[in-house]
Amino acid sequence: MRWLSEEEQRSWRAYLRATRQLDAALDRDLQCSGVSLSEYELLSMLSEAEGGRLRMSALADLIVQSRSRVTHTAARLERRGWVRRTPAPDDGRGVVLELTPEGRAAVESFATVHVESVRRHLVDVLSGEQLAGLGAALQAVSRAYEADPDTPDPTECPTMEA
Amino acid sequence: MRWLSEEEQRSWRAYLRATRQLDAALDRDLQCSGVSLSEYELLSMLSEAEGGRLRMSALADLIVQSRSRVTHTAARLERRGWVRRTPAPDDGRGVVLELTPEGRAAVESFATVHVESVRRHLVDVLSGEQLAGLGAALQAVSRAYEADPDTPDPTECPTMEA
DNA sequence: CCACGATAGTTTATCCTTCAACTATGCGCC
DNA sequence: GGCGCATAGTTGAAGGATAAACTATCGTGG
Repeated sequence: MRWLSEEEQRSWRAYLRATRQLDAALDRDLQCSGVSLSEYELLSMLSEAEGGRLRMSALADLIVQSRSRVTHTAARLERRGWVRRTPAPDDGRGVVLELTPEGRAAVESFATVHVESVRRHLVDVLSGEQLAGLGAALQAVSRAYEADPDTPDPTECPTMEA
Repeated sequence: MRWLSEEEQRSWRAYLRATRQLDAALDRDLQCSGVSLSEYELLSMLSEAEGGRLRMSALADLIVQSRSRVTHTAARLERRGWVRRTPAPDDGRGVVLELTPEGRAAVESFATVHVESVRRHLVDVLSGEQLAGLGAALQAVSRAYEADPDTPDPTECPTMEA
């Protein structure tokens, strides 16, 4: 089996450590606003969409969460009056989630705090080049992930009792 | 307020998307082994430590998790017989967590699968330079995080009702 | 030597996520 | 046109994470 080289190992460790720290920091900074990062992501995607409306599954794909999780999160946000569930006009199964005016006001207020946080913990910490490089590399990672037939064999687990 | 430039925005989005995807992929690949990524990280750190032993808090810092979370995770792993809790010799409050032989065997078996997964989703997707660049950037992010007095004022929330 | 605050870890309740099962609609097809 | 399978989304139960309160030990200063 191919192990990782010293340098690969270092990079991989840095990835794990930094992403954990960054996610924690961003979450913590948003907590004052009373939303988690993943709730914020949902609201944020909605706010950028045409008319503040998106199909549940489009949303799920955008924020890389399971359908189920989006359903639950949306329910929570709906209870707070930030979001509304309406049937999809063209597909009887579909649901489009819509940002309410209160929801829009909320996201906009969070955005200030959040962007500040992203700057402080990520953007302003790196040079322009470094940040761009990071972005490019991570886009490549995304592309690979999306190209992949994912788990090579779907529900199968390679049965690794050696 | 300083918003993000087009390019900063792109990088930031790439970060969010790729890290979500990558974490999901790594977790899913490990799932066949019956451990989550965070459980694996814990075991893995133990396995690399002197004598397979670490203080709870050292462990928590290494894997960037709350003390509480480490306690819970360790309890779960202890139930499976992979880990053992022993009192710290030098500090009456302390607990050192120790990898059992079964635990070591387990981690080693997981490692194969896991490294393969890291390669497939991250390492082999990038050029050597790109990976090294990514690592360097993320190390900078870590350093910034660690240098920071973190939340500028501890329990205070900036009271953002404008 | 003891009172104080800090540190180490655990606990409990609550919330969030996950997973599997389920409903319902759409789509292709013979 | 109805059978079968895929897709869209929801539900409920079970397990993991978070936060706050709690116990116990340590270290320092008076």
